[in-house]
Amino acid sequence: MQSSPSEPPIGQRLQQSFYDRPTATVARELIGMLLLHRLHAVTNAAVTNAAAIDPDNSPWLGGRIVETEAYLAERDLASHSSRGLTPSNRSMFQAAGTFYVYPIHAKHCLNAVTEANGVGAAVLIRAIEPLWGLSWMQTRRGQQDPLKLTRGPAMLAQALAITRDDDGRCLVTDPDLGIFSNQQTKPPTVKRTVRIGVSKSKSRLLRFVDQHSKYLSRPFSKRR
DNA sequence: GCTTTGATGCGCT
DNA sequence: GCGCATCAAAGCT
Repeated sequence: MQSSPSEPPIGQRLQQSFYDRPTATVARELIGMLLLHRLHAVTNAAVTNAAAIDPDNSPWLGGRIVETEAYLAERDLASHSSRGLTPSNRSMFQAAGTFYVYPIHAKHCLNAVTEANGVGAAVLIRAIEPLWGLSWMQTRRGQQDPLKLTRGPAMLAQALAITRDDDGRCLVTDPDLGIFSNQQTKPPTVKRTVRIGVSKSKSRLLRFVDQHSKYLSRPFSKRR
């Protein structure tokens, strides 16, 4: 039943050429796309109750991206790449379409690497509208309210069962992880604001939101 | 080795 | 709206 996601209609998987463009452009265009992760009963250690999963019925978890932030390669002190390549941020310097997962405040954040190999830029996915695997995500989050399931980067990582072990996977080729175009919904109204929780380069308008989504980590406001 | 910081979220007021 | 638990990384010493 759930071995392949069915709603809303999934379009094409985003290819490397989508990610290999200016980071703010990628961040803006990711709004409305579909992020999906398939749990594996045997291989995914993040599943707390692996025995309960039918291997022939691996659930897809995910939904529609409603909030992103761009972290640039140059003149962006909030970006992890601003201090150069280190062992912990190496994924951010890999090819466009690489999945960069890093720990912060004892939690995790999910990014899609952008631009050319070695540059060091990425888009943080901050929130989605949960659509697939709702009951799995509710269990993982210990939270029934769909509005509080994936509303923020750390909540999203917990709901989708993504950990640092998933750092470095490829969003373009991994059969169980990717971002897909959304063929059905009308294009969202995208607004830009300042990024959340950053203390450096804080005035730059590099956060992108679907203005009318109920699933944002913070509502859009006209104040910058 | 030690200290500070941080792309957070929750609970309480 | 504010305080704070929590911990990995980085930068000192």
